[in-house]
Amino acid sequence: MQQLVDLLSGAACDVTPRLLGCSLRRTINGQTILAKIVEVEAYNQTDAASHSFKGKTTRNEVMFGPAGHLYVYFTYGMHYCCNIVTGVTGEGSAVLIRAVEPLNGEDLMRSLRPVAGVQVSNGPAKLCQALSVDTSMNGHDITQPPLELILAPKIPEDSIVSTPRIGISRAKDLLWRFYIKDNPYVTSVRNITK
DNA sequence: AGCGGGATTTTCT
DNA sequence: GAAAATCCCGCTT
Repeated sequence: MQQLVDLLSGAACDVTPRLLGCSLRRTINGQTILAKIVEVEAYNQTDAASHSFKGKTTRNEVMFGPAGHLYVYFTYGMHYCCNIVTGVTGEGSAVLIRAVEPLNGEDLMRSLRPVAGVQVSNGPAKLCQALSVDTSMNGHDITQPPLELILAPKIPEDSIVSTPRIGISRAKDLLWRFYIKDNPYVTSVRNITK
């Protein structure tokens, strides 16, 4: 597990693509969900689009803590988004998990978020609903149940795509959104119900 | 298939 | 009091 913390302690823009292909293991009432991370975005303190840009507040204080913890925030009046804190203590950086692919426990995910096809988990607020993540998980240590990050071997460079981030108005020139090429669960503008 | 607007509440100015 | 790291629905093309 120290390996995991070492990895996450690097700069957000370096750590972020390494999380692609890793998995989240969520345990709910003795049932387990395993979901592969397929899309992520990097945020750090020198970034005008980041919650941590203007310094520490009660909302974002977890971002300034040690790597390997969860930063969950509520937005748009109805949505939760889930981040993994990176970098060293005091730095204020994190990785936003934007999309995951169900590997195990897909039935449970669909009972938490009853929709068809890829829409169970192809967006940051969607996967939070499908994994039952809310602000009560804010600050959770992701080396411990009921939500753990499982490390995976580095995936090939040529299957990683980088683009500008989504849903922000500042620092649009940074290519800090990364996703796994051709994965169906990656965020799309509009989804086909199939 | 694409665009536009409403929902709804926490947080910060 | 305004904006927000979003999603969903309905109308138009």
